[in-house]
Amino acid sequence: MRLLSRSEEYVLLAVWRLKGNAYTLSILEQVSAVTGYQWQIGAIYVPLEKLRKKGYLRKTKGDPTPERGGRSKFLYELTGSGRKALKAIKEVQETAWAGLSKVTFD
Amino acid sequence: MRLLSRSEEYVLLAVWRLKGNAYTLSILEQVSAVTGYQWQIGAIYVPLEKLRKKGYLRKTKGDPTPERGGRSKFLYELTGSGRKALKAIKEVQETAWAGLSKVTFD
DNA sequence: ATCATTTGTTTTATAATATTAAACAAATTA
DNA sequence: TAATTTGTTTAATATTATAAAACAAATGAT
Repeated sequence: MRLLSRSEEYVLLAVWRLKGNAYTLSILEQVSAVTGYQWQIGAIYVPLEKLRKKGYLRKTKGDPTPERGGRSKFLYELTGSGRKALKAIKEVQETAWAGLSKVTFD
Repeated sequence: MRLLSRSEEYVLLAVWRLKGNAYTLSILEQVSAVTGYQWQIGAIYVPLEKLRKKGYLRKTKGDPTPERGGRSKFLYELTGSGRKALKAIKEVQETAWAGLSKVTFD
């Protein structure tokens, strides 16, 4: 048995949030924003491709955008099993933290 | 910058939950229960010692219990910075998942 | 007493992930 | 067509995760 690794979780979650506009760089920004520190591009791309190989993500070629350097992107979207995996890790996470409210730490 | 790894998070959390009775085997059981699958002892002990070296946990020798084989245990408890680290990862986790209710996945 | 069993800790080897940095590629503007 | 920008991919290294086994101390039975 194996849970999603932490980077897989955050990448998958970012793809989910970015619905329709999830590509390597937008995911990089999303994950960096959420975690509060700057990730490197390989720290996104590597788990991204791993998730694709596992069948949790689908990769499609998008159109180029008409802006300086704006080349065509590879967009990622969750598959059904990707959604299931996210759901599963969310449940484990909630179980792990259940009952430990903010107050507990004071 | 570096977040807690997932095993560090679960181990730290288990120590917190087990207040006063956190030792390698009880943590093993707690983490296995929470995640829903059986962890191996090394998967607990290794991060446990890592957390101690980082100053997130304090390790003390406990008393033997009067039961078959019940030798004296090494008990772990969170330090102040251990609590801070847990709090920090909890906040990142909540930010990452904020707004994605159960409904979102259906 | 001593041997098997139980509870518990520690080490080690290997596989998988994380992290950093750089290379590669396509489009845009000057 | 050269410099710049956006974007993808690879590669090298460090850190974590995982499994299995070794080590140690206490108990209970003989």
